[in-house]
Amino acid sequence: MENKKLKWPQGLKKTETRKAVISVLEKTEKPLSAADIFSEIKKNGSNVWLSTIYRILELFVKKGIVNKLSVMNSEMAVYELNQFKHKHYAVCVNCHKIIPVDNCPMEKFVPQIEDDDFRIMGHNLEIYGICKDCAHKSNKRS
Amino acid sequence: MENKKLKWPQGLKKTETRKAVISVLEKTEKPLSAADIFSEIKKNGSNVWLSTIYRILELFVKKGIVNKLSVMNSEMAVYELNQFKHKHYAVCVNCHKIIPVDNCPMEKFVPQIEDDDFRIMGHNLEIYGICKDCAHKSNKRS
DNA sequence: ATTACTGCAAAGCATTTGCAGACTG
DNA sequence: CAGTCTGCAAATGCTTTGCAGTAAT
Repeated sequence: MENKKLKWPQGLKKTETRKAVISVLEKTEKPLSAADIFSEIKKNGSNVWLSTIYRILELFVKKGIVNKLSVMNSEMAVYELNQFKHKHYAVCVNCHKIIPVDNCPMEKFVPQIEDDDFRIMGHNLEIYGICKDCAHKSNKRS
Repeated sequence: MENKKLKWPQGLKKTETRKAVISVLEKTEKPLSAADIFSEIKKNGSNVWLSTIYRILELFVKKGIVNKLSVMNSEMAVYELNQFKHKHYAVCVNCHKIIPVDNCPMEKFVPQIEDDDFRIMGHNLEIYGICKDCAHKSNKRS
């Protein structure tokens, strides 16, 4: 519904490819790899190069408008817009599908590390298991 | 204190290198990368090759005696013995030090994904922040 | 006009794979 | 002895980097 407008980071030129990267990330509900974004942009006929996507993503991460995540069982890093919403993902160990989880177990959690020892800035949680589709497939002995 | 004896997986030959990998993993309290394990074993004068370490680790993961984790901000995967103890890690965003955390926020947590949608098998939590050493360093304006 | 950006090519680095000889059971 | 392992080399795949031309401000 409400399409929150992203503030363009100061000092960054507004090029076609950069706008395209943001646009792709705005349209997806799950994190995408550089290659995903690359092929999505190529669909529109643009002459983009993968290294450019990597450079743009790296820059966006540095500017804080994109988060870089590494998902287990996957060699490729994935990226998402930093919506400043707290989010976690469930990952299917079979098909590697990524499913967003909205509530967070850390909200009321105080880890047993003292403030003196470690100043906690954030966390990263990943739930793994079998998604509905894969569960069904393995039930039917085909 | 109690040095729990690891049951050797059936069907796997007990070679020097494999025993050395287990031994290195038994001696450490934090997850190690393949390269870490490799150089640790080389110290003892063995003529090992990195690809062998990777092959052994992959095998151990498949047999369930080793866990493979990917830690953010690090390109290299790390490995730990599967002690069947529930464990998480805090990672310093500055020096990348890894600190074990013993309690777990997931114990009493029920995520908002139904059993029908996703059968949860486990999870992976990573806390990030600044460790004591790095906090002290940045306080002193040197 | 300046300087940042990108197409493109090539390098870099962790990890994987192929093969033949070595070792375990 | 047979089949599994490993040393070794080379390949693979994601990501980074260098450079010169192009585009944004």
